[in-house]
Amino acid sequence: MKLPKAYTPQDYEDDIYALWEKSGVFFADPTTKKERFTISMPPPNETGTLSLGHALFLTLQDIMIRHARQMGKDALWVPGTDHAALAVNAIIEKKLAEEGTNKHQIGREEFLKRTREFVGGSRETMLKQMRAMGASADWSRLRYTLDDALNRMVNETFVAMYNSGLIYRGHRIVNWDPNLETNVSDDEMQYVEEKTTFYTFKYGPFEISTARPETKFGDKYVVMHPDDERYKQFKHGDTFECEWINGPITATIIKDEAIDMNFGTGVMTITPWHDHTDFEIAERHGLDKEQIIDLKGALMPIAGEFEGLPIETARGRIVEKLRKKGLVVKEEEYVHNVAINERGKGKIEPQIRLQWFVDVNKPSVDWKGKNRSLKEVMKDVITSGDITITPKRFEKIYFQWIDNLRDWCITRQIWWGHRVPVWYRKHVDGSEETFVGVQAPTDSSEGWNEWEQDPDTLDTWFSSALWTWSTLIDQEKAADYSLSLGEIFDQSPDFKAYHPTNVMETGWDILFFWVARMVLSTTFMTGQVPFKKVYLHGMVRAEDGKKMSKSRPESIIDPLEVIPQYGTDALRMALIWGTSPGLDFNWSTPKIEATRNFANKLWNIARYSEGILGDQMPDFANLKLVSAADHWVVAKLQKITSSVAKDIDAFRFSEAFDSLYHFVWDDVADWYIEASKSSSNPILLAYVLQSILKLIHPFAPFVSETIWQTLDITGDGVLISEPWPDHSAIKSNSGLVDEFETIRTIVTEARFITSRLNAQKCTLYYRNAKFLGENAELIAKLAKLAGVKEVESGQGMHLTSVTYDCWLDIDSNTAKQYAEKLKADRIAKQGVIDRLEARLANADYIKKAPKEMVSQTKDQLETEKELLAKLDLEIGAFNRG
RNA sequence: GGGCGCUUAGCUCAGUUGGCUAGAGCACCUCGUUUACACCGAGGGGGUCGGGGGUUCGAAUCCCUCAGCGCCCACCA
Repeated sequence: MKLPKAYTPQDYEDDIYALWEKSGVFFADPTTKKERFTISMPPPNETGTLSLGHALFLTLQDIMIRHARQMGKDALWVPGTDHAALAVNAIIEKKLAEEGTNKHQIGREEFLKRTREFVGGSRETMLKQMRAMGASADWSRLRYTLDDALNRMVNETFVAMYNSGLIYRGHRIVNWDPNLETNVSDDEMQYVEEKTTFYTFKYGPFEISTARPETKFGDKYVVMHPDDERYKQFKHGDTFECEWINGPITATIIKDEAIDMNFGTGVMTITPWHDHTDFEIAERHGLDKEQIIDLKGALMPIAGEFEGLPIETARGRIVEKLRKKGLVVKEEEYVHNVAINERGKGKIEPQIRLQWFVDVNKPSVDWKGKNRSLKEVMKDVITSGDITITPKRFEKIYFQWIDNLRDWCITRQIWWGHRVPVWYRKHVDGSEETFVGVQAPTDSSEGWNEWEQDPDTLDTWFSSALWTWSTLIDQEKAADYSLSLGEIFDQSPDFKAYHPTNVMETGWDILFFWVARMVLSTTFMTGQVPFKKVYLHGMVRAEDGKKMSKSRPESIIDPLEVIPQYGTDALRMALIWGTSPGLDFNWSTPKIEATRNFANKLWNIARYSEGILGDQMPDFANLKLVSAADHWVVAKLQKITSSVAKDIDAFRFSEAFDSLYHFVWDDVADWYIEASKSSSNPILLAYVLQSILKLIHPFAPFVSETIWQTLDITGDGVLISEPWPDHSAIKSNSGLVDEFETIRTIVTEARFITSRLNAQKCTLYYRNAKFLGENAELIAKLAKLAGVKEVESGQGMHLTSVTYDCWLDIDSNTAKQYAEKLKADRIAKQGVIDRLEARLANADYIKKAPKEMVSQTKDQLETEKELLAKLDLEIGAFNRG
């Protein structure tokens, strides 16, 4: 025996992976005429190690890619990693803080050097882990978001959008994180509940309420709804004098519909520099805006005596001052949401900053011959069916997000990332010049200072948004700046062959961050959609159903610990079995134990086959179906081969695996192999084994390939490049299939009698049915497991139980018990028949139900009636006895 | 405030467009050392599919409603 008793994954996995890499099957070939199948791997952030979430997407995508290869397609899976600007930046800043230093002390160059060292280490680890998961990606096309070619594409995109008027620079309110000293996008914010005091102050003739007294220094506008009857005597634009924090001020009345009349007093003062709503009100009415809080979160000189204080410290003191002035009307407890930065967890203080934005409403995109806005294009690709999302309900969520979408602020003040391709210079006369270009300007003229590049970097998602095509650009062509972008597209074989990609497989949590942004940038730049189908998987939660979180290290399951213990295949199967698209699911130890056992089951089916076949490569030209079992197993095999392919195509991975699991275990191992122990058909056994290995390969690549490589009875070459099985040349006889089904029923019944009713060793008799005689040995073998001694023609001498045309020679006590069981069966059977008859007696059913349905019901009724008659025969036999 | 999801066996969950007596894994009970496997084999128990109403010949599946749990978006002066 070449196969040891149990499958020990760690002894084979590395070698098997190396074999695949060496065989070259991972490589796609743009010159073939084959149908293409392309997946762009979502590039993991280079922040350390792979998580279970990464393991999940690697598994799903690898299943699709391996299956596409089996279907004869030219399958390309483009792997890569992401520089993850903000996430990595937060890690490095934390490390610096632990060393007692910060980025300003070490400077930009040193900071970037350290960052590169960190991500370099991360990348090596993560690429190794991806291979450990069995990912059959085309490593010759490995990409990194900061590659030179990708960087050029980022710049090309920025410049093209700028030239179309889609990118603009402006003073706008942004979500400022005073900790990391950068702004973050709307989508990167997180809200947490906070209990705080809600103050009501006297403000001239009004009462205003706030949870943020520290922002109120500059408030000189008081706003109310134009329809508010309580304040109708006040006119828009009226002014009044009143006492405020640092002395008397002049306030102006503003009427605006943004005010909720039912909240508080229906009156508020505004702080346009530090609040989104207030900013919009101020923009509408052309009001002054004043900065109160600096970029580190401390009060500005306008705060007078409070200047320089962090806001938390200032708040109490300001209230105290107002109290002394008699301006505090009310203080109440109140719970509100506070915005924090998802990375780094710093509290967000909105600030007005000079930033670069992508305009999502300006109609400047040529799409399907019409001039449209980015928002319109993003909607059109879904409504017109260019892109479908699975599960479908996320299409609705996608639309909702687009409806709420504001201009995308793409600049960040961190150092790690793509630099904004904009340069500025000043003239000695004070005038200024801006240059936006793919490459730095080189000219210098009299009177002008040197060009200086914008210090900001771009949002990570700005480069990720280009991923499906920037990775397919020919790297050398991209380095040639004499070529235009259009020429580069034309001269990039991969781009022409593989774009748009077929499937974007990712988590629902980055539908907005990434999927929507890919649509936005890719349609604009290439005129193509980035992908045709989107499949969204759920999040893997901890075993207790809660989120895996760094704050609860015990909740985190590390794939690198799971793999040596259970094997990669077991992990892969456990991640997809019993899960639904878009739905979160819990990690489950019992489940991975089950999938590990399943891998071992495959192994032992192979071991059994090896024992039967020895080391002779079977001659498949002589494949013949002999026994009823042969016909039966082939029929099952044919059915599942087509259903699994359909399931994979339709993203029903769990169903595909589940049906394979039961086919392999229940049908093949428990019935066919057991049957083959009485009369074996070695060539067919080898055929079935080969087929199973091919069918299961996308799900369990390592164990299937290990068996393929170890046994001489499978084949030369690598399983990974074997085509999906085609059984159309084999014809199974449905009569024989039915015979085997009958045998299964007889055996099951005999087992029930001997096991449940605890009968002693007994004899099974048969008559009439010739095939039972032909299969006597088989039945004896299968039923022997349950204590049947022998199978003979004729009739027993003693009390006999009957299964159709089979008698089991059993003692009277067992027979009595069995008679009870038969009576119960009869009642149940009668119930079924009653229901079917009632259905057929229903005129509406006959009239309205589909014809096939009705005739099916009639057939079924007939079958059930036959079965009932047989039951009656059996019961009658007992009565005679 | 707007929206989405979940509720099916003791536990964790499948159930494609409404259509056989609603399934799986684990757990549980009984038996079993049969020349692939105890990471095993045979048999068994266990659910009126969250409640209520409706549509339909027919509902776990579609609609309405209520309840509990979870999530997203917006607002939060």
